[in-house]
Amino acid sequence: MRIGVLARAAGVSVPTIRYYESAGLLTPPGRQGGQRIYGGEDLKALRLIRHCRELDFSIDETREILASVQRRLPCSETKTYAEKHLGSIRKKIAELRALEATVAALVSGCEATCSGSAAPDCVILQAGVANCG
Amino acid sequence: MRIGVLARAAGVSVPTIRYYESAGLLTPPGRQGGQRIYGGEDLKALRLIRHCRELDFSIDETREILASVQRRLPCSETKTYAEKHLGSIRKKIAELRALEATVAALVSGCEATCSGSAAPDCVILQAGVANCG
DNA sequence: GCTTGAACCTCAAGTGGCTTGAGGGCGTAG
DNA sequence: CTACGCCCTCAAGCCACTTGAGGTTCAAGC
Repeated sequence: MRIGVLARAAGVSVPTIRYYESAGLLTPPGRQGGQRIYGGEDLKALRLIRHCRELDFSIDETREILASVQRRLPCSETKTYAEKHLGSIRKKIAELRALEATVAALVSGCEATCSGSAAPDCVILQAGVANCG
Repeated sequence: MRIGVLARAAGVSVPTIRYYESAGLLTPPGRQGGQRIYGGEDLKALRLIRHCRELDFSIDETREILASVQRRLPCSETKTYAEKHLGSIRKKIAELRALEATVAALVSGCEATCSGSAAPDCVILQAGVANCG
């Protein structure tokens, strides 16, 4: 299987596969006339990589997951990565919700303060540089 | 005011200020003996930049907001940026919540399937390469 | 006047996870 | 033998900075 076939089979671009190889996720395959030739195991590994990446694991985390799979460690270890990852997802959600509240308050505050009159302070630009109206 | 004083006054690092200048957010100040000398307006501008960045506006958005402030446009235009930004924040929250649900389901599915027995398929590694137990 | 040390300068490279582009080699069909 | 598609490597670009190297300027103490 040449790299283009592998790419289509896994739904990734060709440069992405070469990038994964350079990043140490895919082991360098054999070559024929300088061209990479892949087997079924490579496709399995690539699909697992895509699975991890779609779950938003980082490249480093994905490499660790791959390593533990290849060392045939019990999945309890992989579950630990997933749990840690879940924690960081939840943290990011909390941050974004706080940000959402802040920006929403600015928008509605601007509407209340500035609409219809030449209000001196627009809450959006608390630096005090804004010219409201 | 030299760059270090400005940095402390605005709560940013010195290289960040030089980066903002190179990115076209801060106008290049005058120099004395090759060193940048800032005034009060620069501090105001830098504080507005930090305000925008803390609200997670991109550099490009921040540059547009600064420009509209400096052209003394009504804040209704700035409010438009904020509303657009609010939309993208909410979209990202929705994506992360979907991701959270997926990863949480994987973790609890692994607990249900794999704990105590040598389960053949761990849901976390759907590629089928996992060795559960 | 001299020395020290902090603060300043420019330029380059690193971060993450790829994508895009330049410039050339290989394989196969007509 | 030519044309075309696929492949190769290497370098740069994205974002918003941070870090580091190597050199200059400023302010204070002696």
